[in-house]
Amino acid sequence: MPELPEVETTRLGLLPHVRGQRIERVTVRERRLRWPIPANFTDLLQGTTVSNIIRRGKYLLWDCERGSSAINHKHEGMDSGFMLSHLGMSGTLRVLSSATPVAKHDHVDIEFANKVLIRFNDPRRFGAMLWIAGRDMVHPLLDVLGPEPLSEAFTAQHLFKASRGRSVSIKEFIMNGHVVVGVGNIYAAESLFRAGIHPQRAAGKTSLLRYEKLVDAIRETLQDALRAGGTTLRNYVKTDGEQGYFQLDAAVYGRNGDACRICGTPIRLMVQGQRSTYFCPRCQH
DNA sequence: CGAGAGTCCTGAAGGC
DNA sequence: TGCCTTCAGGACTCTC
Repeated sequence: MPELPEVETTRLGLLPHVRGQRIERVTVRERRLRWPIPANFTDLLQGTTVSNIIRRGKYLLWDCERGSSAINHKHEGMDSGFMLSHLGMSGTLRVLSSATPVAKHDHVDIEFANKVLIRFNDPRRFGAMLWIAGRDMVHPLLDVLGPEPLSEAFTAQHLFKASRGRSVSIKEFIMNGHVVVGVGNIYAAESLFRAGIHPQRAAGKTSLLRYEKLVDAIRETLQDALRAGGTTLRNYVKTDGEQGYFQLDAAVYGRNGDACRICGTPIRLMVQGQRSTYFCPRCQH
């Protein structure tokens, strides 16, 4: 269940192994992900050099450059572009060595000139691997995204203005990627608790002052998780991606019936927008 | 346009 | 022990 901190940690774990490396071979065993992997995906990627990996929300954008000399005739006419990957619910991208045996749900392999193997495993297949042609990173999935929560563009003013006239609950509002990216179910609940805001409060009737608290809370919550994720980076090559949420010490998530750490009131569970929400009925208004 | 439900998928967990 | 049902969850896509 990767959210922004997990995706960013994945990016940082991958980067030193693939940056500046040429893709020698791509193997697709299962194309049926969130959307089908394009038929020419293998040809598009092979022979390119990954110059960087950029994160946008929970998407990773692999900058794949193709030299103009067109040494490989098979790929003549093909251009540079970005490989877009998303981990979905259950996806992992691991750094392995070439000969690692294939396991269940190992859908895609990307092998580099330095013998590094990046392997995408995704049991639930909610993840994605797509291609964005050209140098401009223009894609319908990216064009609609809200600001990065850790950027200066993410402000209380932005949330306040975007929420006017909206009747959705504040929790569903901040989980909407068009409003702000990277805030999933767990971090939404944790952030609202930290800000003292009831998850059912109407987004459109939430004051600027509350949004100021919420912006701070989201930043702090994500940064705490990123810090915890940093500790898993050291042995990233060995990790199987199952380390979960960095042993995040959740204040409310998954703690239904347990005592609130602030006031002792039992944490409550409810369903909002087909998602479970945990909150403290006394601390959050 | 916004709100709300539906959809994809597998593995884990719960009931009997 | 084992089968069956339910649920979880990101985020697009559909319907109204």
